[in-house]
Amino acid sequence: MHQFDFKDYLNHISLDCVIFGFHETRLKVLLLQMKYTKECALPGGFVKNDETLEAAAIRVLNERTGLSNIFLQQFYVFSDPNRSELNPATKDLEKSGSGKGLGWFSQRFISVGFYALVDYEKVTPAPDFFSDHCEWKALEEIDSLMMDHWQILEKALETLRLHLSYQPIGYNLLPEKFTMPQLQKLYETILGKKLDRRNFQRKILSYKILNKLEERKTGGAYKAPYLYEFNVRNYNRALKEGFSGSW
Amino acid sequence: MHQFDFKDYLNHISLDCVIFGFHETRLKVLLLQMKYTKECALPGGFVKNDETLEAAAIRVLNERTGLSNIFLQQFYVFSDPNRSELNPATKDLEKSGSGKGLGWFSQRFISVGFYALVDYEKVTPAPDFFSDHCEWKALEEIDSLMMDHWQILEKALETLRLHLSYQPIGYNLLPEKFTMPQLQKLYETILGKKLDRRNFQRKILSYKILNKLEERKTGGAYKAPYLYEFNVRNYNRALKEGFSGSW
DNA sequence: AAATAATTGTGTCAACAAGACACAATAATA
DNA sequence: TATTATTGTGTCTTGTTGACACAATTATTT
Repeated sequence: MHQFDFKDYLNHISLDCVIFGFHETRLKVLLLQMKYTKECALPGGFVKNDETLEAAAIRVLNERTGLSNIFLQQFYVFSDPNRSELNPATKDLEKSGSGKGLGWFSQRFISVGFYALVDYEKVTPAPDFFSDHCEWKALEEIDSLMMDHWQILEKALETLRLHLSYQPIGYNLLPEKFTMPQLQKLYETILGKKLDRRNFQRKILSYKILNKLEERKTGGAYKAPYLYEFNVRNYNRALKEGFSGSW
Repeated sequence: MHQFDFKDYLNHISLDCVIFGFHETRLKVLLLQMKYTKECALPGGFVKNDETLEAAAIRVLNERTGLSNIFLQQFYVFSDPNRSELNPATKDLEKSGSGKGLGWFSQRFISVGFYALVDYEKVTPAPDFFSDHCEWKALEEIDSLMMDHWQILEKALETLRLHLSYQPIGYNLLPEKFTMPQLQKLYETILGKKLDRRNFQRKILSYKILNKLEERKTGGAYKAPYLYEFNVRNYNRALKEGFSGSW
């Protein structure tokens, strides 16, 4: 974004990323805080003349998190003609003196929403040109988002919940090795409801996407739970073929 | 499309519609045949400066089918930078003499895919500016489509199958009154596999989205099947809330 | 060292859903 | 009137989901 040249980017098209992480039993989202208006925003970006949407999303994801190889998925296109009207980026540009590009940023944008699932621990949040902070926020902590970003976030969450019922989730969202309770809490957090421990285990194991490891995960004031890892081969097959059941 | 003025439309953004109809136990798609190259294409269009994507899609749908009030749903965005390269519309423009707008049509387009479900009988197919035919084709009859339209069609079908497992389908795709075997054949056609008659009936009835009517549907050389209609109230509720099971 | 607190590992039973399957009834046609 | 095609309907089996309890283990407290 440093050497941003409008001519390198397509007009009217943007993308916004809902980056989900999981930390301390809470689902978090990576948010930016705008420099001048101090509003919160989803990380977003634009599409270069010679780039797919996905490549642009990967680029944005990489800039904000430091990660490559991120699981991401487009989920909806937001095209209300008035959605760009209140774009604080333009205010930021005004106040920053450098009025350059003001016209470009105040054009109408149709935005493609992506959601991404990342390992919270591995992310190094980095703000973009318009923002001075980039940080994780638990869903409950978010009070307001700029433009239609709240709507985008809700749609992302809805889609994620839906996907949960026909494909595996967790790889890229949990550390390499994890415990069954951890995985369960991830599911509970995404779904927003409690699940029975034994039934959850039975069901998730029936998918054959987990490898059980030797005990460990010592440290808690309780019986040491087994560690698991994803069986990448089966996991990817399940991603393609999908399950059927629902939670 | 007659008084098409580029200035009224957003650059770089297009949409393509996969319009599904159901006729004689086959799933059909409404296709255009290009005037000059004779290639087949999905109906598509562009987005006016002051229009949502959905409004643009409704406009296109209405122009091609004569229908308003169509069930439609965006399902994916196709953004390969090279996808527009072989756009036959430009060839059509060249050959038509009127080279006007050639530059505009040969720009890169990112296309949002919509699928629509319509009542086959109610459609009056109408070609657009670039095409000389607009007609239904059964999926098996389609041999080739221009650009990436085959990919778009496949993705639409995949999405439709997925949606089938968590929401009701059939309203807008069947006539007002229909028989259980008709509905079942619709499901079988979309899913591409046979279903057990009795189990299908049990399951679909359990959703409470059908009203059973008095006998009739005479005409076949066999026992007259009951007619059903959708219970619009419950149908719409189910659309929102979704089912869980799978077929 | 022993008791305590927290949390894990595991299995059964009941309720429900899904899959397999067969025969009587009826509308048109021969 | 018999035939043909197809509908309407119900049961049994099998698999899946949901509810539920107790013994084992780890760190912490006493």
